[in-house]
Amino acid sequence: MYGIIDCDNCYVSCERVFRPDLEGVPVVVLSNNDGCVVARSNEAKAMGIKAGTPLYQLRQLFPGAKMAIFSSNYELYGELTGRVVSIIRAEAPAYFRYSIDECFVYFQGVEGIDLKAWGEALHRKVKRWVGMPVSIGLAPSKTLAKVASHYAKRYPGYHHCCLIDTEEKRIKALQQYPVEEVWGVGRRYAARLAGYGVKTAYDFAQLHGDFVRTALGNVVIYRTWAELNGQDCVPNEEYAQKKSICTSRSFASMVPDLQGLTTHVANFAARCAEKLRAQHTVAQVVGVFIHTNPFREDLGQYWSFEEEQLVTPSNATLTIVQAAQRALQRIFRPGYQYKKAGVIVMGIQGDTPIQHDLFDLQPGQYERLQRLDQAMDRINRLYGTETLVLGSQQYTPQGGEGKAGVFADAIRHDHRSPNPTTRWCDVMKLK
DNA sequence: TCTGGGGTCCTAGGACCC
DNA sequence: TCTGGGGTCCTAGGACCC
Repeated sequence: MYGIIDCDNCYVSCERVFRPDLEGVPVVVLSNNDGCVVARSNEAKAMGIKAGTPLYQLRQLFPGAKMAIFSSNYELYGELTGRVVSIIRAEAPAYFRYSIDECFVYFQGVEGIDLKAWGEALHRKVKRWVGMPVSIGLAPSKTLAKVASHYAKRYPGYHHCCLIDTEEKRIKALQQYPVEEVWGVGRRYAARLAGYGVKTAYDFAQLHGDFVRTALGNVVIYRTWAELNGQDCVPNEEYAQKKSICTSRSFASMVPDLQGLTTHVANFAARCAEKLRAQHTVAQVVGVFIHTNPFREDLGQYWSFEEEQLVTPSNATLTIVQAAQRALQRIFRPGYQYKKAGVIVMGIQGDTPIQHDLFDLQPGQYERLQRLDQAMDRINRLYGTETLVLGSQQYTPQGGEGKAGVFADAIRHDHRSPNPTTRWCDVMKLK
């Protein structure tokens, strides 16, 4: 049996942990740069606010509406969801984290657990210890567990935990479940399935397996079909190590000059290096992309990507930043208004041992950079992200003190909440 | 004026090897 | 006239997820 535990309206629930006055009030959380709605409370959903609505449209569509609006605050969300995972780790025989707000658990070879009671108890503990509401779906496959979790969220009678453990419950659950909501069935497949008269998850599960395999022509969708029929097919991903890492942002205002872009790219590259070190890996390739604002059809458009191979794979901030800046110089074209840039690191491998290049001209350099990064990571962990950065990450001051970092003012976050769990100074900001 | 930021996997086709 | 059988690697495009 599998369980999926996911945080209800995750980002909204994180914001409410330190703002209990917002219980029962419509709350939305915005994407980076305060672009569009990415999370909604149940009250906001009931008002008809759609996911993905741009902020300026939200204000046009719901003028004067009473609602709380937050910029996204991933530092806070990462911390609180990490606490949820630490409880799951203690309560489940085996688990793996699937996303920021979801965790799978499994009970292979475990006998005699009352799963329904287990799930209900987990909900209570997480709510009490972290303040986060979670829902638990339990079933013989991960896809069915996802279906169960949907019912756990919607019907209070389930006490936040729904268990599908009989054929009768499976059929009943699938018959009331639209096929496009099934995990693994996106818009494209849903449209094709509709052409065959398939409306519910049950209709889909009732198709012949050979037909799914040949007419839809893909082993992935076939696996989803088999999972709905109770077979366990989707592999567990216990030790997932990212194969590529990307840090990119849109800017509050457009950036025309190489100097401005260079600072942004330095910050994105530095974040990529940090993420590489956090998962104990190095990268062989550093890529950079820049583009103009596609919504501004009145302006000239330009998009480009360039990558650079490192002589020796690395996770050193200085090395990754310098490679990214060289790549940027090759693609930068003057005369455009740039709206977004990003850094991608690829060719990722474990950091022990590293295969050094035979003709590396600076032997010993790697170890020195490693010690530098270890010291910087430690300081930033103790005193807050981006307390200490490279000079190239510092934005040029304009009549004031220059700021640095991915979270500097160049990226809009007008409604950001404090970080009382990771920054001492923010404890004072609590209401 | 204002429109996000991450990821994964599969398949087909081309180029190449013996 | 008749022209095999077995691979690998890379890339682009398409689909999905949160």
